[in-house]
Amino acid sequence: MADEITSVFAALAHPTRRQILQDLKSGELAAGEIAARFASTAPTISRHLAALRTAGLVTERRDGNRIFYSLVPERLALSVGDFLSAVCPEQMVLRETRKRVTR
Amino acid sequence: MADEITSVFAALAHPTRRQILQDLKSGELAAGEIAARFASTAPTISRHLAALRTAGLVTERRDGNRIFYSLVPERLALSVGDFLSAVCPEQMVLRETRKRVTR
DNA sequence: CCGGAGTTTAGCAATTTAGCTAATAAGCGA
DNA sequence: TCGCTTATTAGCTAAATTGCTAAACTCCGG
Repeated sequence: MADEITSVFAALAHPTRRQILQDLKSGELAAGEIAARFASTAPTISRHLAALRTAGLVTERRDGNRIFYSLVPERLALSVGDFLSAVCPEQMVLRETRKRVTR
Repeated sequence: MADEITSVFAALAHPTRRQILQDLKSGELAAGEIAARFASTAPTISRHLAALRTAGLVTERRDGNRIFYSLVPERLALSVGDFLSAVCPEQMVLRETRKRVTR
């Protein structure tokens, strides 16, 4: 098994998977709704969703026929944020955050 | 060519490359000094360094025989931080940062 | 119970990645 | 220039990733 943080960054290394996360920011979506936003086939998107689930970046909820996926933002913020803080000078992480917040 | 942000996350998806970045936090290191810290061979580490350089996460400086590598923390903070802010709620990014700084 | 909608799993081909060893390049001191 | 040190590139193999199509599975309405 790849270690936890590795699975997170590996999941983020694909444009489609990053876009899925962004799409989920505004709320849960069914697998089919997600797939409809991309040119890839449903099975391909299903695999991307599995990668995100394995990384702990999304959770799934079954509702009858459909499976709704939701973002797990803490997972992203904690793992990525921790690494960022472990490598970048503290004030740089701070400055980046402030720039975003105050604009 | 993979787009910029993809190359960054792909570079971060390998434990050795993440460790290299952490090692460079305290200052520049020659390729050989870096390689000595890992069990892998020098050519393997050289390839990891090339991946980091392609992603813009490190720069190299030649000094005679040796090639010194340095961290480019802005690159990491900006690309990763931007994505984090694009996906996570703002207050979550802030809270994570504050937790790190105040502990 | 049948059929269709929604998803995932299986199986396959093409590409990329990661590691090694061997070979090459480049700098420097004697 | 020779030889040693430092580092990268070449060439190979094994394994992982990504995409597709086809098949399977689940749920529900009629």
